[in-house]
Amino acid sequence: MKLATWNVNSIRKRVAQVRAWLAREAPDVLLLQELKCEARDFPELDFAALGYRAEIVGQKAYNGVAVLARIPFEVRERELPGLASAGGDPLEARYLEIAAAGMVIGGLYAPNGNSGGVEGYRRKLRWLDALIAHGRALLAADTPLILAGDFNICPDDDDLAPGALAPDDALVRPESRARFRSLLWLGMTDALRALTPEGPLYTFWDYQAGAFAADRGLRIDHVLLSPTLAERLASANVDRAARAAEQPSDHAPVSVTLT
DNA sequence: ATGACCCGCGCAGCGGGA
Repeated sequence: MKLATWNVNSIRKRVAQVRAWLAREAPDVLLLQELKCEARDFPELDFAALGYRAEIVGQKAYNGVAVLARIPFEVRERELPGLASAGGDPLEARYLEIAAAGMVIGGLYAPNGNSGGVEGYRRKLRWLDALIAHGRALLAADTPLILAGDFNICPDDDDLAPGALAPDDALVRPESRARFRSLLWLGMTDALRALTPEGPLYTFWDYQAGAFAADRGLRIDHVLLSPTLAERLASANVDRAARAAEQPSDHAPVSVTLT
């Protein structure tokens, strides 16, 4: 079982790259973020030709998440449960949850939290709180669970190049990092860190100022595994080659394989 | 060489990204 997550920064701009990556890597499931289009504009047929069925939660210009899978699956949720009652905005296309291969897989795009001032940051934290509550409920029922996507959190200092972000950036603020730790304390395993416990590990490099060439990156795309799935973890990789391609997304794909 | 990102939207330049 191979699962990957990729923030593509506009799916319509990235069809060729995603197609090439699917052909080369052949994941069973690929979670996509930042589609930046409505579902009807998602280039579904380009991926169907490679054997992938798509489910899309889209919105005009911003956000947007999708699943591409070549194994059977069914959709469980098209928005983050509990978010509306927690004061969040469920109209933002940020969560899509499926059941596949005996697992529940939540593909997510958490709010960045740097725009919209104090309220924008609060919205980010509320969104993450709803994710934690949802994860807690699933784990309480012993559901084999993967939560993966763009969390917009650098969990630790090894997860960003020195000086890549201001100390008060929403991606590294203590409240954001505490939310990530809460997910781990539920019993989830950070797949990349489980296999590379220390040292720099990045999944995003800014387009500006030669950040990729200088390896000034951030690790904000994560794959979290519930206990029984963590025991099956065989590999976890960041595909930097995809970031080095022509007209790349600013994020690289992250993939894991489970035995 | 005195500036150096990339999206969508929509046709200028702005908001958002991270």
